[in-house]
Amino acid sequence: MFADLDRTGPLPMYSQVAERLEEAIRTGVIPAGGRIESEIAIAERLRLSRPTIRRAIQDLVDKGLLVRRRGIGTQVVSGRVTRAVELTSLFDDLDAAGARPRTDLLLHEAIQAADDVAHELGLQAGAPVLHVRRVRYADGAPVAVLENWLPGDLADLTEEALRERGLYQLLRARGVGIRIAHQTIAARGCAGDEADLLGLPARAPVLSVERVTHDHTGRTIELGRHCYHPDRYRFSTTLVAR
Amino acid sequence: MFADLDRTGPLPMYSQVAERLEEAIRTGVIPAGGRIESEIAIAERLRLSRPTIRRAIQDLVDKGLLVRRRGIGTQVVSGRVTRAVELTSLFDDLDAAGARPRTDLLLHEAIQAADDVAHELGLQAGAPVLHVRRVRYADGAPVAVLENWLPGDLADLTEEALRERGLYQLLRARGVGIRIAHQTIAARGCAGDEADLLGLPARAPVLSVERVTHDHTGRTIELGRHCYHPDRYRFSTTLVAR
DNA sequence: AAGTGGTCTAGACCACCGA
DNA sequence: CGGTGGTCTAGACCACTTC
Repeated sequence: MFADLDRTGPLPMYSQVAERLEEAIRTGVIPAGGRIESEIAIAERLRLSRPTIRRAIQDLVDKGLLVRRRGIGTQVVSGRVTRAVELTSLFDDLDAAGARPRTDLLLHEAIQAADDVAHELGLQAGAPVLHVRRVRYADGAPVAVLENWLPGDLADLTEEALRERGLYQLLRARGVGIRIAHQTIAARGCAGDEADLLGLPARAPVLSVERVTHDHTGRTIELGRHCYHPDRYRFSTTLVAR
Repeated sequence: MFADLDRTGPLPMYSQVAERLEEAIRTGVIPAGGRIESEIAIAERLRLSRPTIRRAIQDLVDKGLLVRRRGIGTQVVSGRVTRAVELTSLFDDLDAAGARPRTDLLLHEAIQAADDVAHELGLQAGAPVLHVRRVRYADGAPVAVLENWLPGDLADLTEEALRERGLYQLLRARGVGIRIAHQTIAARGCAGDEADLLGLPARAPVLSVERVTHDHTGRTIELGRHCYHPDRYRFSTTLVAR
């Protein structure tokens, strides 16, 4: 199970150990409800220190795959194991699922930020921002209407680029990595042209998300107000009490 | 800022340090975008070890309050700081917000689990389960329709108890602590009597959540299928890339 | 009593950044 | 170059559970 650990490469040992453990859990080598070895036993076997093994195990606890009890040991959570939500983009998710994402660009304008947008982005009202509105399709069917605002200094994203790639991909290529997202998820009825764009009846329910993202410096990168087709998108999370 | 650390009490030092730091961030003592001291400096000042301080800081990074960069330092995330989602119950949340929660019990029956319910709970089809259906009010206004299934050995929750307290409170009093929740959030139109119960027009949009929870042993405790009034409930999360 | 995880220490070396 | 965070070590003591 712990064969082929690379002790000199760039990948930290704790991350390699966590990877192997997760693999063993997902493939059923360690069954649901089963106990893993104690951290001391693993540490000795792999000739690694206990804190290193602890870190690997703790990462999987945070992912909701393991539970630990003092005096007892560490067990695999029973029930089917779901993959935890990562901070990924819709475009990449669809792409990875083989769903052939496509984007219609409805709007691409440099404007002055309205009060609410400026507030969310941490700018002065009236500051220059880029406003884009897109429809995202998967396998030809509309999945979401995506409306975004970005600070003026990120406003050089071209219309062509936005038609071909996801927003986060473009930002990443510019050296802007998304690190933190605060989002609020709600339900509401379609408004304006949303029903038409998503192929839904008027006032049909949609999943609505407002998201503010920050990069690795803590700077606000983007405000997104999105609505999703109720049958083609849902949101999964794993919550773990610490 | 770090006055009154209790060095002998039951509360771990890293948690006390994290608490003080979070307080300083939320009250603006350390402003958005501002840098905190290096972990070594804090460790020396508090006469604690570096790993202890690291753990405190890392907890706040995981909460989305701080960002760290090698060679630079640790900064407060800019923009308004939102409170991260905890694994809490609706009842407790409403109570804490001073919203005077109230519960109507619509259904309380011991039944045999249907296939889908049994599967989610990790039981055999036909196994005995407790099925409850409730309407939760805040300040007299309906917020959610809550439908839950629990394994048979947790089925001794009385109707009276369920009218007076939240489900998680009752489970906790029985020594069952919720530790992990997997949930899926979606939007849909009201079905059946939901519109009536929530005071909404027929087929109005609702936020729909399916949640499976596990206790500290990894055992499946509860399946919940809930729908929420779209104007009275929304869902906030913070995602942090690691 | 023995074994588990929870906390904490006092170092070490490294990669990365800015001056 | 010095300072920062990222990783890792080899111990220690404790609380809790099971036997």
